[in-house]
Amino acid sequence: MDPICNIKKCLYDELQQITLIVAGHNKCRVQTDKENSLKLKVVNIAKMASASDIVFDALRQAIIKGELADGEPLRQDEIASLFNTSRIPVREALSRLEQQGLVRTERYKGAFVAGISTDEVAEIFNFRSLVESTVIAAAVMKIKPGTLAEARDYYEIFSKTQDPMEWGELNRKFHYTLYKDSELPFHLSIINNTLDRVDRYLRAQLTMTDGVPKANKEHLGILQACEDGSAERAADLTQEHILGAKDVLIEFLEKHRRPA
Amino acid sequence: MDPICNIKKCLYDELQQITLIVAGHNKCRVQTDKENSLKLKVVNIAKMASASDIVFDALRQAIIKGELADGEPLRQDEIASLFNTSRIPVREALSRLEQQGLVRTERYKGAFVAGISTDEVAEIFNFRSLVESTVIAAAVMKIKPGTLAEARDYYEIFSKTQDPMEWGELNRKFHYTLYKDSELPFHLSIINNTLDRVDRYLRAQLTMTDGVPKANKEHLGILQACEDGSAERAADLTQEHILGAKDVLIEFLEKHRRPA
DNA sequence: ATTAATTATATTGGATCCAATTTGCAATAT
DNA sequence: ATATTGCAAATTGGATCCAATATAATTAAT
Repeated sequence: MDPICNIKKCLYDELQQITLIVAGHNKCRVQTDKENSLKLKVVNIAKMASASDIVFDALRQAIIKGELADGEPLRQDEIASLFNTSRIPVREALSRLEQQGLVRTERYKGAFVAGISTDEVAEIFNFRSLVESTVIAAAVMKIKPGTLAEARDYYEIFSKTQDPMEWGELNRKFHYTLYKDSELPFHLSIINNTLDRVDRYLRAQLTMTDGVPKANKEHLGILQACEDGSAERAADLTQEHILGAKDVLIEFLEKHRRPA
Repeated sequence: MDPICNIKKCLYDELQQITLIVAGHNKCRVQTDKENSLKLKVVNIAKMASASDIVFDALRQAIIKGELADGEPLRQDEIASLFNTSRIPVREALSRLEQQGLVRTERYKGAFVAGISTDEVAEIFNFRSLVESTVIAAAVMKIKPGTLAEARDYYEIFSKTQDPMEWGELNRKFHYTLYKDSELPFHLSIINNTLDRVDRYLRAQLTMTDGVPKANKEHLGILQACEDGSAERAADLTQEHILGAKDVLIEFLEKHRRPA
């Protein structure tokens, strides 16, 4: 139980650099120093996820992947027993999800998966086209060598993969790869939160109407613009890509969705 | 205790429309119907704030007004006794604030007011100029008659008021008034969250360097563009206004702030 | 005297318990 | 039959308690 004893034991086992978990919580990197004495150095501490973090991530994933239907109630007891915790971490997770807009709660009634109207979907896509085109333009200027290769990899996999469940994930990774060199962390986090709100509809539309070939073609255009170092073209194509996706998605939703 | 008894009692007291609180919670509007019989109608139900909502709002206000300094620890016990609650609602409020980026938490160490670097401030202002200019352009097209008068009121008060504490509030209200007719709720909520992150720095700069005359002049320009129905000019001026404010603020921060 | 080890205290994370509220259902009255 | 009332189950909001961890203070060791 004592963390120091734990470390000593590990150090006697392996006298080089090791990674261990102290008392089951903080992850520490431990090294012997140059004289090989048993001094320890905490090189890197990674925050271990709390129960509420785990619940939050799991629910978030389930919602954005569309595994939980819009409006579905999220019972605290149910979720708590699912994760073998009490309701306290569940409630914290739910209140965070509400803050992000993925969940809607009513006092004494509980939390529900927050569906969004077609109008809101349209608005969000307009927002995306505005922000993402700006970000990709900024990214192209300082794009790193490995990034283009990485993006091309995602592009290739995206065009080849048959599993519809992976399309959403790959699509997102492709775009994010091209955005991340912009070094605009605030913009990136906004983009991520925004995508969370519409990802499940996008996934549904991609799989049910086979929007992959079109998306794929447009991805190639964006990728080539980045490879050419043309920020303006990358921005324009990104804008078109998103606004085009909006139209397809709206049409899809109006057909497949009973008005809420 | 019984809500029905409560309502009956109120109805015998006053036979016209009344507002009452049932069992201390939901607020209901109650009316007699046309025959003046004692039937009740729940006209409007307003969700009563939970303890966690109250704590959330109060902490949020304290942070964005700058009453709590960056990095200041937010002790659960302290806050709980301040609001006469247990730590549970406090923790929910803190996790929501963290999700919004106003608070940073470290496991087993607690929550702290999340300060942001000068780079982040700059990035956020660039983001604001992008989004807010777009929104004001959309708003100008469908601006309602009362809105212009309302905005002009805020402009007048802003130019006259002497209390530095009110400047931040009035500045925000002025802009929000001009944005709200855009009917873009998603954009508006993003703008609000974004402003929350930088509002306290803006307030500090406004009061300490007397940036009011400049802001005021620019507000007038924006207002006139809206009155003229010129979406493009309103957007351009908004962009200039925000980017100009960014430069002043950055300079201010670099002078008055020890590097974190 | 300085460094390491130990203890004590403060603080957070989580579990369990209780109170307030909603909701569905049965019973009653009109 | 229909509307109203009363009651019970389900569910959430919050309080209190305990465990895990971090930090400060103290003691021991060299």
